[in-house]
Amino acid sequence: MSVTIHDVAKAAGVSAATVSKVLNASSTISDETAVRVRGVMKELGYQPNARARSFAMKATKNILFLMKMGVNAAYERPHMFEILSGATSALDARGYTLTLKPATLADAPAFIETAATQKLADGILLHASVFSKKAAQCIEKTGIAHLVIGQPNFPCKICWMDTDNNLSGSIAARHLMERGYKRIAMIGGKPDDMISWSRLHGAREAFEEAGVAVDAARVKQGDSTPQSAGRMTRQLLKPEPRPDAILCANNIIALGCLQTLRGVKLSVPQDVAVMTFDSHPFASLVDPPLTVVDINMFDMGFQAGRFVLDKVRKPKLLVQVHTTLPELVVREST
Amino acid sequence: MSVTIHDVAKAAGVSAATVSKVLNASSTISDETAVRVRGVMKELGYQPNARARSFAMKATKNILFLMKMGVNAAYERPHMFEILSGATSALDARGYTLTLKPATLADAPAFIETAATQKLADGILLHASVFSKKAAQCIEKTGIAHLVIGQPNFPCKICWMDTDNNLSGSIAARHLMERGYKRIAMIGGKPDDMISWSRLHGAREAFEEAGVAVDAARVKQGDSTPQSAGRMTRQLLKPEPRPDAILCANNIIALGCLQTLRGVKLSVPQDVAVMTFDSHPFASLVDPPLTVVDINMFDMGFQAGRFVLDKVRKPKLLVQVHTTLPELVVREST
DNA sequence: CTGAAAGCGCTAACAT
DNA sequence: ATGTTAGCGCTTTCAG
Repeated sequence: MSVTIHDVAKAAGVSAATVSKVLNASSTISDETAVRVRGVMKELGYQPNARARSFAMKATKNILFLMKMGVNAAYERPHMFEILSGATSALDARGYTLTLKPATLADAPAFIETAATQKLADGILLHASVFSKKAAQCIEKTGIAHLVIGQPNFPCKICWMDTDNNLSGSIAARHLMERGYKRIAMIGGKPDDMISWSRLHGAREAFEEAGVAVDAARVKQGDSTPQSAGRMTRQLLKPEPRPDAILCANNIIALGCLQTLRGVKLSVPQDVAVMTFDSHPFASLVDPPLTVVDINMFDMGFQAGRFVLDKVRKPKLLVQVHTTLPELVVREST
Repeated sequence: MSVTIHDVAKAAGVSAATVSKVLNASSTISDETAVRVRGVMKELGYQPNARARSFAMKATKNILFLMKMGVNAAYERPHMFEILSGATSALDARGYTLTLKPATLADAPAFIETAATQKLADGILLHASVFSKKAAQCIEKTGIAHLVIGQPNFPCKICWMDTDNNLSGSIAARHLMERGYKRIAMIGGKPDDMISWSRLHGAREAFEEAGVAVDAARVKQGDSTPQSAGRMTRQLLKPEPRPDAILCANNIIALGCLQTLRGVKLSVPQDVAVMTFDSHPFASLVDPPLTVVDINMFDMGFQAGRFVLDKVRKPKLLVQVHTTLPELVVREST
């Protein structure tokens, strides 16, 4: 059996309550005994039993992270894991742990409920991809401390945070205008890809505000594969005059675009500039390295970690913010 | 206050002990009362308090996962996260949770000790990159159920699992020979990159066994950046006759190689074949898509999850295995 | 087959 | 400033 609080108490000639108090840095303990007790703890190699503590205190010092997880998730959605890293770091720094729970849109609500009633964690962090109206109801009903990472696509009283994709788009637009590009084209992802949509929407607004017209015929939507991006690029190139800059909604689209451009012997950025969003997986590795508007996903996760902790301290807090500013990274494609 | 075991007991007209027994599917309970009690549990919406349970049972149903985590980790080491996904899935399927702990080579031993004495988890999973002799000592001393993911670079009695990189290399070699390539070149990573080393070593052995000589002048070592891979490629191309196949130790090297080949107007695979390992981040997206020997990292993680659970059941088990067979994926670069 | 009783190791009033 | 006393909610002998 390992050494308990009573062993320490006995060895130090005090009561268990006293030991508990020095453990929790209570102010009502004399320096003298505190030092002595701490000495005995060292000597005996005493380590408080985390399970007993969390039971007695009704606090786990643990946060649950709900996200989709499956084969290839780390390759296809590295951002999610970067966010996870950030959140874990933030929690770790404040003495909290993070436990992972694979979830889907369908089973997340049930799990939120379980987490709350079984008191598995002091709070939950969940990615927007597993968040639904039902999940929102569970959160409200149980009153569990929470934060959704990614803006919900319906209005609610739930706490969330997200980066501002509209802003990212406008930053991209401004850069393109500064460089003097006039005939702007865009390639987006699927219609229901909100991120893609917001980025291009933000860009279009910025262009319009500045009086630079974006020809609707130069705005294409594919399905975020290199193949489809290649097709869109070829369509974009046909009518004269061809665009002098193509803004791609994400890395994969940009890759297909770049390959097609190379295939028709157009050089980047001399003949056509290419710009996109995010630094990963390969914006910096392709040839030429791509100019992007990047988001620090680790930082987003880190902030998410701090926000849930704020929520566990102040349950009434309502956080709905755009955070983690996008950042322009100029490389060689513009 | 939420509903406890006593509320259920009272409502069902039995003792708390009985409720506990139906909860744990004890065989000494009559079907009749079991059904009745379960009915009451449903009715009252009873959910056992996980904290109280783990305290009473001295078991957390939780496994700790120690790994390096920092900015860009998800982008630079996606494999680790894919393994994490697999492990989480395996544990989740068996009713265990996975808690993440950011660690370094230096602080891992201390944390292993804490985890064991504070009983934070029933077992630990740790990535080889945070495993050291000191960590091995802590594990042996505390006797905690564990599994190291990745073969330690020193002999020890610790449990580990890994994929067989030598075997991967030999599979690559066999494919290249089958395709009839004769003048084989190789580009490896840094000298201390064991994975790179094993892959190329395994390939070389397979070539030698088959009587295909690999000219030492055609084996280069860089530092796993596209730039260095580019330089190596140019060196490889200079002496006549030039190689007809280049085996790259990883994706990044292959990318640099490919870009350089394109730069000097050599076409792949007509002029030179290129082959590498792993499907990610971009082996399938570049032009031409690369033939690779791939490893299913999710599966590795999944197996790792099962192994630790085996260890928590049978602490004396010694697992040291090469698992998760490499798989040849032929695409267009060979 | 069921229940009473005794903890698991720690914290938190409340006395002193 | 310290100790006493009661639990936290569940499991687990051990009787009956």
